[in-house]
Amino acid sequence: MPSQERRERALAERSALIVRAARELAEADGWDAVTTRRLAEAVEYSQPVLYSHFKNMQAIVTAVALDGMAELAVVLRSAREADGIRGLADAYLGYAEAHPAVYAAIFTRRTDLVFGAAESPEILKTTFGELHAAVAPYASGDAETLTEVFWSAMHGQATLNHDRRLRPAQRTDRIEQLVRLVTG
Amino acid sequence: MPSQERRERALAERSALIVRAARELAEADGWDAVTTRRLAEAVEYSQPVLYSHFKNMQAIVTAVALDGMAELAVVLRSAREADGIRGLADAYLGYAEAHPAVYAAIFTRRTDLVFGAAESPEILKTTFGELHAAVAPYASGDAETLTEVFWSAMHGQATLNHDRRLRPAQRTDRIEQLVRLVTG
DNA sequence: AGCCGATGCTAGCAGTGCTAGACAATCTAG
DNA sequence: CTAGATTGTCTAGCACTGCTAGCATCGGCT
Repeated sequence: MPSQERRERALAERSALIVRAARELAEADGWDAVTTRRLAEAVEYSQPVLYSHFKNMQAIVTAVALDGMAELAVVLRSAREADGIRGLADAYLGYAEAHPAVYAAIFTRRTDLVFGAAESPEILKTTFGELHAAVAPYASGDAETLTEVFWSAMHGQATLNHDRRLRPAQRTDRIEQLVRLVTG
Repeated sequence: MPSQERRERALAERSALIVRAARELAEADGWDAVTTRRLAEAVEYSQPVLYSHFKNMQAIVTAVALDGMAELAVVLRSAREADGIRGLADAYLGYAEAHPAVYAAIFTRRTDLVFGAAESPEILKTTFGELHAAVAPYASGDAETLTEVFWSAMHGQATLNHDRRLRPAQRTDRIEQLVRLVTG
């Protein structure tokens, strides 16, 4: 019965549509604007349809986060291969700035994502691995911990940039200073 | 007419009561649990009373944030005077961990606080001044920017710690590594 | 004493996430 | 080709949110 497959394909496609719509809505008007009603309207279905695809609203945010994480991993990888840690830092903060809602979904909104554990999605480890690869050459002792320190430092700049709590004009200076601190 | 003064004193006291209750509720059950109804019940008044003291819920969060900011400034000052930048970093992350809701009110929740501008509350500048004083001795170039980099790095650790996205066991190692990066 | 403004209440609005239950469309089987 | 079961989708509604209009009541002032 190939009809079953067709139905499943249609469902998967609509799931993707929902995630895409959520992401676009969030980037356009912020996550507060992503309500079940508005999201349902965007995909031209009624609200309950969302719940046949996702357990709840948080699960939709998580889906956006996972998509974004994969995107970020690719961006970081090519930046690192081209420009080492300096390129990676620039790419990381560039991504956070270009896709603030996605970045928030990944790192600042409450999700059910579990970091740094066995059951973490593979993609989380991949992304962390990119950071690790960029930092490792400059680590004298524990490279894992230095990676966490470096990641935290970039994350801090990303969020404080976004909330307008740092001077915008010094943005690149801050990246440069951070990279210099790590590379010595 | 001294009755006016008495009334004003009573009002100010109740404002403080509301802020205190909001903080306690937030620390106990998280900011999501701080609703107007619950908060009103905690201070034993009806919801509309809150609005005669504060413009809206956000203003209450801001009040908690300003209180916390003053507290944090004091903590940072004595830690810095005793132990320099190492003591300050430890105190900063200690405060974020001991008072997560207050820290969130100050730095991660949307407030109407404006950082780094002329109209910023004096206390924000005071706190930033503490960081600056701790960092300045180790700055070769622009100390302001290095302060922002250092602050961001600590803020990143604070938030990622809180969201359980860093390995708990390495907490002190991360602080130590960060301080070493700055002090060279 | 009587007015009158300040104060705090009840009730209600529009919006939220989420769900129950009715209905329609589709597939399966005789 | 039709009857029945299954699947899909919708309307309506619940309990909650922040916030406000409008009424009662209580206090101080003349």
